[in-house]
Amino acid sequence: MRNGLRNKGLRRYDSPMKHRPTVKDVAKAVGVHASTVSRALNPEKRGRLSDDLVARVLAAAETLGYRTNALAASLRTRRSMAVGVIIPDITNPVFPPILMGIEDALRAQGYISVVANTGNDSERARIAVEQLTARRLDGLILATALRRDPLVDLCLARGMPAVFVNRRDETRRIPSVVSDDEAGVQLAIEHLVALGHRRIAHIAGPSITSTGFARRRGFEFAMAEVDGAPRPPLVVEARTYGRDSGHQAFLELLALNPKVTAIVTSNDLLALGCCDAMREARLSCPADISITGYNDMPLLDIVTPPLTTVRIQHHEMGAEAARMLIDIIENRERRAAMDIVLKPDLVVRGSTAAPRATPAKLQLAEP
Amino acid sequence: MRNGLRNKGLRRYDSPMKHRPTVKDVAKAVGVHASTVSRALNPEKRGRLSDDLVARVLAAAETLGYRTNALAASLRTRRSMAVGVIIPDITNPVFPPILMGIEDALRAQGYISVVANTGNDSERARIAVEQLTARRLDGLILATALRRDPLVDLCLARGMPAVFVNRRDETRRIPSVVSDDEAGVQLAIEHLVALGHRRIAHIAGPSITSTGFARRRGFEFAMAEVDGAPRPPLVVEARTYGRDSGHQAFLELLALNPKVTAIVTSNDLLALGCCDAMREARLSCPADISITGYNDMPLLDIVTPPLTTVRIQHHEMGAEAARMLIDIIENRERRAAMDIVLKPDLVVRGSTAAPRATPAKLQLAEP
DNA sequence: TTGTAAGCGTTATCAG
DNA sequence: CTGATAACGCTTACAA
Repeated sequence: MRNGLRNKGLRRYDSPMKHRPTVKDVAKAVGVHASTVSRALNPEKRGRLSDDLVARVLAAAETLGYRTNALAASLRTRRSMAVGVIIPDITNPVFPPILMGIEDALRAQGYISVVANTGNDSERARIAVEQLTARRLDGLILATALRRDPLVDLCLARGMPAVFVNRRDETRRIPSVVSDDEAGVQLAIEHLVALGHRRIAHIAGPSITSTGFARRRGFEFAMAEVDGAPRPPLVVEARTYGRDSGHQAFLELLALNPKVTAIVTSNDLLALGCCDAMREARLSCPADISITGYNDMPLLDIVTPPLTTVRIQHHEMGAEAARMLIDIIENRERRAAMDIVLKPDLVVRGSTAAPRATPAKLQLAEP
Repeated sequence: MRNGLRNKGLRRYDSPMKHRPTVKDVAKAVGVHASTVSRALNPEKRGRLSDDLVARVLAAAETLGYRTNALAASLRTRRSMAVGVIIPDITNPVFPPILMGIEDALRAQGYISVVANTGNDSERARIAVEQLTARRLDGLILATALRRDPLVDLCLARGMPAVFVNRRDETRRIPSVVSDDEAGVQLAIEHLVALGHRRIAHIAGPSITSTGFARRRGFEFAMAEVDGAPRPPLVVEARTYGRDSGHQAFLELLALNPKVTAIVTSNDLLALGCCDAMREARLSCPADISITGYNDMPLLDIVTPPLTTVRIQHHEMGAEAARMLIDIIENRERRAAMDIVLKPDLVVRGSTAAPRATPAKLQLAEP
């Protein structure tokens, strides 16, 4: 992809494309030089021009329908006032609110965002970084979730300002804004323990993702403090963050230890997958097994059962990341912390309850 | 917003920004002229160069880490190989799959997308069009849902190629890719009629949106054919497409006519809002009233009750729109139709059933 | 206060 | 086949 712009060769689009007026046109109309027009149009340096001239330029620009060509301006100033956002999968309901937060914060400072989906494909992620770099964006916000990511080296090599959102770079070379995953899992565990659960298991997200890894670590860490908890801690890792994977992981977990009374999952979809599996096995949630999710995605309040989950501050996370990136781009004194960690909340709904006095028979129904 | 690029003035970012190698650098390294490098890098016109030279240029570019500056190339060629996508609310689960379809189709042809959220704010939509135009994107895909939209005039005035997705311009000046909303509503009605329903009502989306309007028209049209249906047709318009609005509209509808046995809604969230209201009123869905949604958003299979809904081809819709736009941009012979209409499907789940023999008492529970 | 001239990096055009 | 030149539209030292 050295030459994305000409991949498909040059296409004719010399159709009725109107001549867009340029500074020169405006200059001619007013009878001044183009550079004067440029100055008059720039609020920052309008000051040194006569008010009358400025007014005339503005008027002429208006009537001609002049719009500045951002391409040319960026080429000259080396600033595009645009930042790229790299997202694994916009279809995953975690990301839209983060994106909104990013956009809101960017807009407040006059920036726009260019988002690229990578479909969880690291090659596409690489291409996205290359493309956005080629377009000379001012910085990048990375929401991809890998724990070790070659994108870090790429950004560093290209001298591209970057910030992680919803994940942390393990090599700590790029600042990040994350939610406290250890704390979130701990909230879920405390809740379950208070209800009387001890045989609590974890269905972890893929360990290559930073969230999957952190939440699992949080689980193991917190469970070490729980008296009467299984040793070693019961953990099954799901292949992906999808509902199917949750379903499958649930079956594996039950095969491993049929006596669990509660499951803390790494993600709402995994939790819903567990519920699917329980329905098939004619088990009841929460009567037989309590389940917690993670993220508090939309509609969890009306699924059956309504899912107890950990809510994270998606919008705020995105907004903070954007502000941090702009600080870096504009060389403002960087905030004290290289990383911002937001606090999660527990949302208690119907999928958690006290365990049965007598453990249920946890046998799968005949197929 | 005449000068988006300098809104906040010029910022210093002359920090350790590496010198990015240019064609000149490569040219110097190889000992040829910059224009030769440009040609060697362009697969289209590489042909006329000696293989040896091309190889040397490629090698030099590689070792220097040359990346073409897309800004400069776009300025010169007047083609950015990027198209803008304007979306009302990325948080609405209808849009991510459409966006995926768009991105997939664009990528297949070497284009990238720049998406802008407008938050259902027409002023922000206008600004978005201006900004994307300023950046000289090659075209626009509009997913905003208004029936009469000043954006149309704006695009036309700016000579910006544009296509609508999921909506149609009433003035028919811009091509569109939509799902057949009349047919979709008809599917829902046929299903309900087959179950034995006659007193079928409609909760319409906002009539300023093209989808809300079309589905309502479809409802009125199809109900006119149903013997024993209420005359005039029972319709309540929701303020927005949100769950709250569905809740509220349900109450209005019941006040209007307490004997309805089925409700066709214009959108899944409206349907879920109806379910919320029914739960509060201790009414049972589908026993007391059957409900259908529209769009088949994720998780509808596990909400209570699982929602019968109309599925539309989101991904395909986006992909078609992107292909159509590229056809226009590249002046290919335009497809025969200015509009593409995709067929929806009915997905039958648990929220629809035969009406009770005796109509339920549809009184709201005491507050 | 305004004009001049140069340059951002690329590519089209015209020579040779 | 390759080189020189100019131009895309804008901004900004530097001059006046």
